Amino acid sequence: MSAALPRRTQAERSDAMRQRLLAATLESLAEDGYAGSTLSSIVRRAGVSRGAQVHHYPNKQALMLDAADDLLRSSYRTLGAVLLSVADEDNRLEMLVQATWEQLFATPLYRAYTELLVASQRDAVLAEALRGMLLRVSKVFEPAVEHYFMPAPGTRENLKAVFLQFACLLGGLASQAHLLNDTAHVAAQLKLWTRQAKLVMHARKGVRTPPPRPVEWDRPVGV
Amino acid sequence: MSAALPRRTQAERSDAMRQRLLAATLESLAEDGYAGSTLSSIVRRAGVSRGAQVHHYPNKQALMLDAADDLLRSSYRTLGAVLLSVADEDNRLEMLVQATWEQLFATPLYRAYTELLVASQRDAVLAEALRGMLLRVSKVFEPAVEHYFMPAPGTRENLKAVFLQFACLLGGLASQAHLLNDTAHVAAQLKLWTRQAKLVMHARKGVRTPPPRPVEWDRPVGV
DNA sequence: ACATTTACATACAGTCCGGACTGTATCATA
DNA sequence: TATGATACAGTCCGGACTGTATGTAAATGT
Repeated sequence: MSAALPRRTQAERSDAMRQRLLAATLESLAEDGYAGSTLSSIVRRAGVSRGAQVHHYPNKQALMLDAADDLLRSSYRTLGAVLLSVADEDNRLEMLVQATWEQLFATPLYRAYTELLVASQRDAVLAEALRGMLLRVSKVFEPAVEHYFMPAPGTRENLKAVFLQFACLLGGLASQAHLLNDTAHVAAQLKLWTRQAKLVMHARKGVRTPPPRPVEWDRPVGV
Repeated sequence: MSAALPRRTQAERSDAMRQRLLAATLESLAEDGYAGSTLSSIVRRAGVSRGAQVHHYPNKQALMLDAADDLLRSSYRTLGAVLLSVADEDNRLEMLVQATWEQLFATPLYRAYTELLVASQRDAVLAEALRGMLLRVSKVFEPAVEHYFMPAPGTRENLKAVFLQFACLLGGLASQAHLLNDTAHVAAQLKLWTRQAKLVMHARKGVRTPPPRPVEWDRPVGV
């Protein structure tokens, strides 16, 4: 009720407001879809006024672009946590597969990403933004792959391609998961891919250090 | 202008009109997305009046459901043609992979499917319809798999699961293809999967007959 | 302390969508 | 050919959404 926080700097107010708007936007994307994520519904969900939104984001596209950036950045953090969590695991690949699915793809955040991805098919600006963000994610993920895994002896398979395959597989799986009434299919697919991947790659022994992590990621991007 | 076809039975008129509407709907889904596929735009694209649409489809959902049915039926026909085209090929798997990608997933029709799939996340009726249709497609595809391929000697991999993986992979690939400015990635992924699949399955020798094909498919579904 | 900028709030204008509603032409049938 | 059913055409209306314009409070700089 009363002014519990009477003194707040402008930057604090702006950041807090932007954060509420972005969180509400991603929630709305996951629940109501891209077209269903109307500005009115977003500000209602965020519990702020229409004017606040229009002050920070001049139009819908600007809000969506920032939400996409926030989404990718957040996903990157989750991915980093996942990668760290398998640092000294014995059955590293299984853990990585399972954790990636549970914490990255089988989440509302990925549903939001799907909405943005589909929308980007008709929004060149959004597509370009997603492209750049994915590029940055892969720039982090690929060294981590090399850090943790190596081609199986006698094989020359490209590990990055194998993990890109994994990403596509998980994406396709997540997109159709709501149609499968049997969740066992998903588990079976994860196991199947794990089995195949083990034919071409091995976990490096004794790796307990985290993979390289560029510090500039967590900085906001200038627009 | 003049009555070139002065005598048309009611059923003919209805079928022709419905066909124009469905074709326009699928085009619109692929080009403008689900939310962008407004009834006005669809009838404009089909070159028919608003009243014609409302006569045949009482509301938007009914039109979309019928369009989904038409889409799946059409995809089935394409799939059947693809399966036939690899009947007596030597490198059957490569051909199947390539043809499936080119004729099924890298098409506007699949983009339309993606739109319906995403929309079905928030439309239980549409989801149920898609579920049933996919079930019918798989009921045809799976015998074809068994008809053409067999597990590699010494392996006990589930071929249906491997092809389901293929479908998920292609789906994920198609969804993000517009973000990749390098089409070589797609080709590399197709080759990668082919290589992996060959580890667990072989093409049956001497199979020149087409796979079993249930006749009831091409019949319209009663609503 | 005061002017100025920033942050937020409210009201409004223009557009568009989906469904309903009414009217007209074509077909089926007896 | 008369009569009812079917196919199609055009229009209107309530609601919703986006962008804008204007007003107020809070924070900042001098």
